[in-house]
Amino acid sequence: MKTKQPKYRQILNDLRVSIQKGEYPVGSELPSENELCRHYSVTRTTARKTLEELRAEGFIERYHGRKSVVRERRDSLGLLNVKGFSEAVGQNVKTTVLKKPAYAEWNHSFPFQVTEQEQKSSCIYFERLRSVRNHKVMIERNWFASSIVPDFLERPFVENSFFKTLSYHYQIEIIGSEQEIGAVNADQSVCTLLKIEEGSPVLLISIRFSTNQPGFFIYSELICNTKYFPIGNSYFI
Amino acid sequence: MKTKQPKYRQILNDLRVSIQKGEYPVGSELPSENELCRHYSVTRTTARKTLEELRAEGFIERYHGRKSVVRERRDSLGLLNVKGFSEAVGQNVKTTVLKKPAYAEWNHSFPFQVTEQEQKSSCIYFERLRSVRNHKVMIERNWFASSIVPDFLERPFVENSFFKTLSYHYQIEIIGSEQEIGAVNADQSVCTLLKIEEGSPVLLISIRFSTNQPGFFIYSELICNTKYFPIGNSYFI
DNA sequence: TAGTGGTCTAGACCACCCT
DNA sequence: GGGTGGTCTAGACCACTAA
Repeated sequence: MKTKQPKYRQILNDLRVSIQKGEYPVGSELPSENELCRHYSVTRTTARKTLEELRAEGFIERYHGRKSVVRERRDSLGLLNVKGFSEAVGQNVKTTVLKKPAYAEWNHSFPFQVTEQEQKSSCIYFERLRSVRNHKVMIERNWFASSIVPDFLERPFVENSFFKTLSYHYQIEIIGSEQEIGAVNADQSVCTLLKIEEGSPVLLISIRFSTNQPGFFIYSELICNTKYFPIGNSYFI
Repeated sequence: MKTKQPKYRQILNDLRVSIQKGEYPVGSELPSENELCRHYSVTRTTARKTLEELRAEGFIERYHGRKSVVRERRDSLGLLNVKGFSEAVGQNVKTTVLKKPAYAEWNHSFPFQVTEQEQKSSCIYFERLRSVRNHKVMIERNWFASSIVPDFLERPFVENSFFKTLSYHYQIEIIGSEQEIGAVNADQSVCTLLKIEEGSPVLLISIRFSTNQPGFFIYSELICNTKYFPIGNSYFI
């Protein structure tokens, strides 16, 4: 449990925390590569690696000839994010945990291939239900490797948010996503949960979130009752 | 027009082409960092940068202590991809160009903020209609900075695919995406195009695709008649 | 144990941005 | 012109993987 952290990780955490605390507000400039070199007594390679990481994680933009600039980081990634979702429909989102995080099998019918490293690790699964004004709108299923999140099962979520928990306790940041979407007929268990008629069409969205941990992803499946999407009309615009 | 390419870009293009040609099939190993050093007469820093890029673009997986392995690259990114989309509904997709690529204003009602570099560049816009078995299913709108794609307006699409054109002519690869989704009432022009009743609810998906060009994105808006999604039932599974 | 990738040092030259 | 980031060299040590 005493794995030595690389220097660039230390600096990365420092800067990330500073940004999240608001010490570097959106639009402001981060220290230059050379300033970081002097401050942390490292070479430019290391300082640079740090800033490249921060960019990959979406915290800053980088421009040739200018310092790095803190950027507005979109909290809504894919559909998953509670915050973006609740803003859309007016803070009336309720989240119910259907299955608490627990060890499970990897889902092999998933349209993404689990990496070798993940295959070696055991898998954690949890399932939630999102409701809007008493309408059951979405079932959310999540799979991920337990090896990147030690003691995950013992820890409560940070502000009820999965992604915030990953960021806060494990410095895991989402840096991108791929997804496939399609319509399927809901099976019986889904119909019961969403309180819809058997055979109703539901939207099935499979997402693979890339993280700043190479080779590790968050796999999510969203099963949405599209009938209720029109409720929140004009999500944006 | 004779901007000198960095060495790592040259090597990157070589490897990417080799992978796409099938010289390194999925699951096979790429040359190690040191082998690339010797072959191209560069230092490890440069060879490494190349392989890191290839990973970021989704072509390979990297493991400590082992060579890089070519990975199955998902062609369907978000909803946009014709190939993924047409596979889903049985090769019956027809694509009609509604508005050919042309200079336009940046769309400021878009939920993503255009970067400074993009703001400086002029914007190219085009619009297409996707039909499945004579059902008008989706309007696709695209915005991107003209400065990253010189002569784009003079060039025909590669295999009718926007992304293939970007990859082939400009070495631009999609490395991730963010999107927001919501339901809105279709306005009159949309209703006419999709041949639906005025006021019908449609799905509005806004996507920002990240590319391997830092600071440059592809912005897309999809307006989908969700009534026709159930057609292709069991997209996967 | 040999080879691999992960991290890091200490330099260098250049193109770009701002004033 | 002075500072910034983009690229690159030529080394080094370590941790991990596979035989």
